Amino acid sequence: MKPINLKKLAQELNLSVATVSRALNDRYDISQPTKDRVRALANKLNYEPNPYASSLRRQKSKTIGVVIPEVANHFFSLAINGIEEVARGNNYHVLIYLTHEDYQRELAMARLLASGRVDGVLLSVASESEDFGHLEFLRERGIPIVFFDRVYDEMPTAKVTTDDFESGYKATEHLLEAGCRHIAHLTVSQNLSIGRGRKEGYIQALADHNIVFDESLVLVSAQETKAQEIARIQQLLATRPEVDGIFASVESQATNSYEACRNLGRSIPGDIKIIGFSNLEIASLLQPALTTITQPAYSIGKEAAKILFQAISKNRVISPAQSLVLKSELVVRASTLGS
Amino acid sequence: MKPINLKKLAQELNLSVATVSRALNDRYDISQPTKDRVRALANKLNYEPNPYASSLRRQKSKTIGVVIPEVANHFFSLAINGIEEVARGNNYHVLIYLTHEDYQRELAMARLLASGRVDGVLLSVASESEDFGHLEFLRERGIPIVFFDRVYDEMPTAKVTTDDFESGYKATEHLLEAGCRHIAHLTVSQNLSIGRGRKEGYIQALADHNIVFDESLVLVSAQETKAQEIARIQQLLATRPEVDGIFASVESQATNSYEACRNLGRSIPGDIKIIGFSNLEIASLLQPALTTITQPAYSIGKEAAKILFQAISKNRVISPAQSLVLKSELVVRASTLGS
DNA sequence: CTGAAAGCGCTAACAA
DNA sequence: TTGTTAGCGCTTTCAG
Repeated sequence: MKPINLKKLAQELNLSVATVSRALNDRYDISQPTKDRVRALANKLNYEPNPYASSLRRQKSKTIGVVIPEVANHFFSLAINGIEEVARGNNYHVLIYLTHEDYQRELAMARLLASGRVDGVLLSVASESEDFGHLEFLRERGIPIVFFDRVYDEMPTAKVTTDDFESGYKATEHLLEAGCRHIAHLTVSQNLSIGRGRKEGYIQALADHNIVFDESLVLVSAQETKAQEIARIQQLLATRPEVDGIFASVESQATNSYEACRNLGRSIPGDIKIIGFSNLEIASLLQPALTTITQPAYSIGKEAAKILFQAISKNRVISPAQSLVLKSELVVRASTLGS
Repeated sequence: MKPINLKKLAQELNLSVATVSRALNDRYDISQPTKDRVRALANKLNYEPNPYASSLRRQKSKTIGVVIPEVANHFFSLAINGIEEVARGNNYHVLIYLTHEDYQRELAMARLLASGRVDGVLLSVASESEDFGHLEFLRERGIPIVFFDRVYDEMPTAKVTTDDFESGYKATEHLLEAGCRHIAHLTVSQNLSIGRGRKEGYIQALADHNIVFDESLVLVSAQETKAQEIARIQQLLATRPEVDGIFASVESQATNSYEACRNLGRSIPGDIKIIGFSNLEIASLLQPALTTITQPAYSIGKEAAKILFQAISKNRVISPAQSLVLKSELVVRASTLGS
């Protein structure tokens, strides 16, 4: 019932606490017989060292924090998978924090993490965040940060992202080649690097195909309910009947577009072609199968974590030069079938 | 750069460390002016208390552990959402551990959690687990556990589940009423309560409709790759051409069945009707729309966490009587359209 | 090779 | 109302 500690082991073995500690940590200056004796008893009694005592003493928490907007989302849950994998490999623990895209929460979490609770942070910024003082603060406190996917560009640390501009370009070009001439762009907050990058790719592709960019065809997600988001898409489609293509910058907007089209009786890909950033495993089972730009979410999490652990273990500051840009993949399916 | 601690605050204010600590904890025996002075400086210097020192002293970690099979799964990510919500409301932190359905990992994690790292655990057991000594061990160490969805029945603690038997019954009955006579049941390890419960519901429904239960129509998932799972389903369908309905006990098996049917050229719901346990938001966008049994995943997480925090805050042992059985919902869509 | 002692940062008795 | 002291469980000098 009561947790067992070094003192108890030491008493039982007629050794000092220090020796027991060293034996369990496999220090060179302890004799093999003693180590064996200590380990045997520790095993027998199922001794588990108190992590907080150890953290306090060593000034190392063996824990990282992961701050993400949400978890009920394929991209982030795959990323967590990658992160957890690396963390476990390093005998680290993972604290998870969800901002729900709320700047205030992100700020509060950053403060909490500045206390020594974690040895490092992996973060994907909330769409509401415009000020980043809280993240600077974390850094000033000596907590290494690696950003993934949604980054705060100005901070001189590593960022693991995907080729947003190129992907936005490719997606748009794909629609153009499929015959679209009036492409709506559903995007996220332009505070976010991913939102900006993808949109710029979209604009550039239009320009390269001599299509005038029309700002009124850009719909920025407003963090509303699903029903509201769908309603906004329907409104856009209703007022702009010439729209023949939709480029959705995030997964939910692609599926919301499906619903909007269905509600309006527009056929996909006949009337409107749709492409979306998505990590949905079952994109191919949709009606019709959804053409996607798929990000290597698992790898993003994994690589970001690797960079962080390198910094933690070597006790070195992270350089922006360690940043990684992974490639997203265009997977063509029925929703953009050429006319 | 260097973390600031109570000592530094105390020096700066010409107070004792104890007084500063009490002021920050808003103790009644500190004068208002002192409290104000202390808080002002703490704010100015962005003081954050060292959580591990505090944990060590108070023997409370303000942290819970969540152990689940995987996160890239709608059910679990929604549950985490609910858990995180409640944890944040209680000013608690959430450590996350993924077993990947591996018993060895679950065992290792249980050991780690027995060290005082967490004040309580929320757990959904791995399908491989047959022995539960590691969980008993946790409990013996005084760590309260609440199970959710996949429970270890024998342990006298609270469990938050859904009405698996009834849902399995309803799902099967729905297929029978749609005209199916040869219903395959794709399920998970029968070590799992959810696997057993749903299957028993299936068997009972068959019996009540005078259909002989045929064990060879039951396919137990073997934790393989997606391609392998699909292949196994195809094999079943090929060798048993009379199968006209599939009841999938977990989400992945439903979508895998779609792929299997597509590969074999079987039409849904014409040749084969499919119903599946699923928390897919976009079940209605599938081709054809998937009839589902949908579990209240978010609520499950939330309620399980609530029970845990009640126990933690009142320092009371959790009683099995606090268990909750939530209702799943049958949502009829095109994949089971009557013939 | 092992032990004694100090101390990580905080909180809680006990004094004053 | 505040200070002094001890100690949570562990690691790490420093001695021997």
